[in-house]
Amino acid sequence: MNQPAPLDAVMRTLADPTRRAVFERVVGATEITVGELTRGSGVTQGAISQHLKSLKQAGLVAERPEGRNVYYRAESKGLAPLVDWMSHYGVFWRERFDQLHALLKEMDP
Amino acid sequence: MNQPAPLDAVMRTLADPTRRAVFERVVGATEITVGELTRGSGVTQGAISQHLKSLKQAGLVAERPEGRNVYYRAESKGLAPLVDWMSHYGVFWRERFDQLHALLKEMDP
DNA sequence: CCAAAGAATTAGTCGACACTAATACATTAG
DNA sequence: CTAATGTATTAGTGTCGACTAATTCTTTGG
Repeated sequence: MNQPAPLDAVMRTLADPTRRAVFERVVGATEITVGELTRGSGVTQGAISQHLKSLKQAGLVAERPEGRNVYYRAESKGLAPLVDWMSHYGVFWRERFDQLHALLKEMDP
Repeated sequence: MNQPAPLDAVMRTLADPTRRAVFERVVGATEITVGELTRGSGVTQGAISQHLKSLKQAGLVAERPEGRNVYYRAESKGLAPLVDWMSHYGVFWRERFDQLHALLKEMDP
């Protein structure tokens, strides 16, 4: 009766503006460290770490530790639950999403 | 520096599972009353009214009062901010969303 | 006209969570 | 080795919001 639960995590995680901004910066960069993300974020390094933890648990980002730095990158399929949900409840976009999905299935082996 | 604000409202509104479920039921039905939505929702009529208020303010639903009933329906362009955001930050889906956007522009006069 | 039904609003409660400050842990530089 | 740097974690605080119970308002049925 419910969606996979992943959707819940994705929605809840992206609902917070600060955390969404972090995600957007991660997406914008190929790879980015916690320190860089902290700069100009307006919040503490600890807060950024916590947000990254949430994003990771939601499957939206992945990490690559290197020395004393940790590089974060966007998880390519992280938004899939959201895409799936929109394909079901997108109203107005639904038929078009369905067409898109069919199209993507062909394009993606 | 920020996204249109509407995105914030849409995200925050759809983040709550109960409210999202309400939205899904509204989408599923052509039109539906508060009473029907309350039935089987697990929460009070007052709570449903509050959720509908949020959904309305986020531009996700519209109302049509008729007698002592109020019929709610999905607002077709309500999810547009979310679609736009995903077209920017959808990673992996981005190119495909861009194609979709171009496609929609043609289809929609 | 009165009672009942449908919906919105209010005040109040409780839990979730975003944040800070402080600390702990690991790694690199000198 | 020692100090400094980068990140994660912890406890504690304050705010926000989801919910209920109760009330109000409107409309309809008898």
